[in-house]
Amino acid sequence: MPELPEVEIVRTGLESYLKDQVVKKITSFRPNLRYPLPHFSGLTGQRLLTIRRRSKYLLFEFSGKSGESNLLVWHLGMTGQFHVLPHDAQAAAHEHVRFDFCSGLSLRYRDARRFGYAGLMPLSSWSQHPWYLSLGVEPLEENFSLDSLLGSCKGRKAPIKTVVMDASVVVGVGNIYASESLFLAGIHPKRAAGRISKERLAMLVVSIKQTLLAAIEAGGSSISDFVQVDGKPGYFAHAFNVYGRDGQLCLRCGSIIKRIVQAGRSSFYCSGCQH
DNA sequence: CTGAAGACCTGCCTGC
DNA sequence: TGCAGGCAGGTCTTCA
Repeated sequence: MPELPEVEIVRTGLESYLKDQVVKKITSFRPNLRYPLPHFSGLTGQRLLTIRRRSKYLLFEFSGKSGESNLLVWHLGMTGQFHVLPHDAQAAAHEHVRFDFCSGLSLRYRDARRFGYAGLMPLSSWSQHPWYLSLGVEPLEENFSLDSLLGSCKGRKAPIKTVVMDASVVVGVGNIYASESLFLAGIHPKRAAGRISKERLAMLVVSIKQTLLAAIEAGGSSISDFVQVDGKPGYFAHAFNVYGRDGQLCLRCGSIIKRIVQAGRSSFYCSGCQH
């Protein structure tokens, strides 16, 4: 479901409803998602201080007990959703965890495919955690730049699409926004990363930042099951130039949009604009 | 080391 | 109508 813009939309939505709320009870309805779920009982009585984001991880910081905050780290996988509802709202299909807050609000986690996962740790452990250590730069920060991308592409024969989706290079760029960014930069998804000029890589850096920011502005992309925490859809899908448009005409040059498979994922590109 | 392919899961859409 | 096959926003493991 979610790439960086969708996770960011979820983060701001959750924070607006749940910041400073105190946990009454957390219940999990199964022992695991992708990995075993942590034991949530220690969070009872703690206050939710902030919700941050790193890559596609949501980071819930709770007040803790003995001075140090607890960090709940949550990845939505492909189909994970958080919804804020009243306590007495009925559980939907595939609801796996519920957080009841003292205010009467209830945070529900639903995930049909169960590719999502979560971990609970002292705040200070996060920066040593394997999930954290494997992450590359944030695309919307200044350290994602021509220099950083140039360094990651140098000598690599892998197609640029898979390099851009590699979270150890730059985080948060998933299958949709990789295709959309490459379209804006005019680069063919199969082009070997190490054989793209500096000028064109500079375009790509700008395109990635623009694409992600525009998607956040639009409230994320709703293809089939992304919804915001209040159940409203995102609208960026209406602005796709290539994703899901194979067989249709390019809005810029009129050529046919094509679909190919790379590393097991669909890539969409304009046969006229991208080379 | 690199890159490709398979695996994890369920639901939905298409075509026969 | 029913059913098989393909496809889906992510990431980890395995294999060549």
